[in-house]
Amino acid sequence: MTTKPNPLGNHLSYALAAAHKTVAQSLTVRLKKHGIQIEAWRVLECLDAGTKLSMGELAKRALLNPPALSKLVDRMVSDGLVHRQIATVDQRQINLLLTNLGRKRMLQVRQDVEDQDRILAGQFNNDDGALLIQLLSQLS
Amino acid sequence: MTTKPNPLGNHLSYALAAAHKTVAQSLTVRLKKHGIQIEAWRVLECLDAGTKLSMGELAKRALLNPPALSKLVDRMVSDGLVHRQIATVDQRQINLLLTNLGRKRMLQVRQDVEDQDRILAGQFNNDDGALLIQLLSQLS
DNA sequence: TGAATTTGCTTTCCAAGTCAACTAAAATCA
DNA sequence: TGATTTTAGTTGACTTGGAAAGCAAATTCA
Repeated sequence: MTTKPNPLGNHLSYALAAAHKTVAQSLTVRLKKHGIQIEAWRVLECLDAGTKLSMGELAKRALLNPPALSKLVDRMVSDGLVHRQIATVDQRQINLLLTNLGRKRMLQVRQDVEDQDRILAGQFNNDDGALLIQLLSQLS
Repeated sequence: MTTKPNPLGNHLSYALAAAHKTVAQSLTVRLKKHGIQIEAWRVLECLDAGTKLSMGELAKRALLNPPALSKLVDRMVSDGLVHRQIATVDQRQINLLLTNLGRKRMLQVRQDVEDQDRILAGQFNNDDGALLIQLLSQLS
């Protein structure tokens, strides 16, 4: 419950940055014990949901620019979480796939993320948490 | 109005990251023509509001870690926007002050930021924009 | 068909952030 | 008072991210 009486607070961009920073920091702490980064978690989740995602599609969903994704995937490959597979239809495309370890790690991490989500939702009255998500999605 | 039908959308951390990315990107574009960074703008605004802010206090308000602020201030000093002044009470503390150029720049940038704020607010019904800010501030 | 353009992804180079170590001033206290 | 601890800020080594260039496969079209 830190006080933040500064005039920037009325700017949406500031309020967003502040909230994002707080949430991302605490999530980072949680994920640290799995040796994983928030962005890597998003990649794992996306791969679990959609089958055979290309790098381009994945970049959009995981909120990363192509070069950032490319480098992240390099690291995840060497960590044995995912592997690249050249698409058959289009030889330029890469289909990224979870390894068994990747899927296992994803399931473990998901627990922690859901814990955090519950804690965050608990900070709001009624279903203001859902309302917040709904409002946020109008911006993206 | 991009569709985003992925299951991550229900996670608050994801919704926040997505919204933050969108808003920060468009703000970055706006600020580029002033040759300034979002974080630098926050610093300028903080300095305008509070008189004689120390680095520590400023770091909190501008949402930066001390080392990041220190380096940002180095750049802002060489751009002639701010200057450091050793505090008299405590010789370890630095009071950061706006230069005339810094104040001028801040006022120019403020216009653009407020334009963007109006546009963002316009994307919501009634005063859902204010509601969003209010909900976000519960997280910080 | 084959030259030109577009597309998908990666690489390179540089800017910026983090963590941990460091310096120096202030505060504590024996 | 003088030794010890705490606090404020910076620095350095390392990691990560972004813009633009690069490469190769696919597409366009003359």
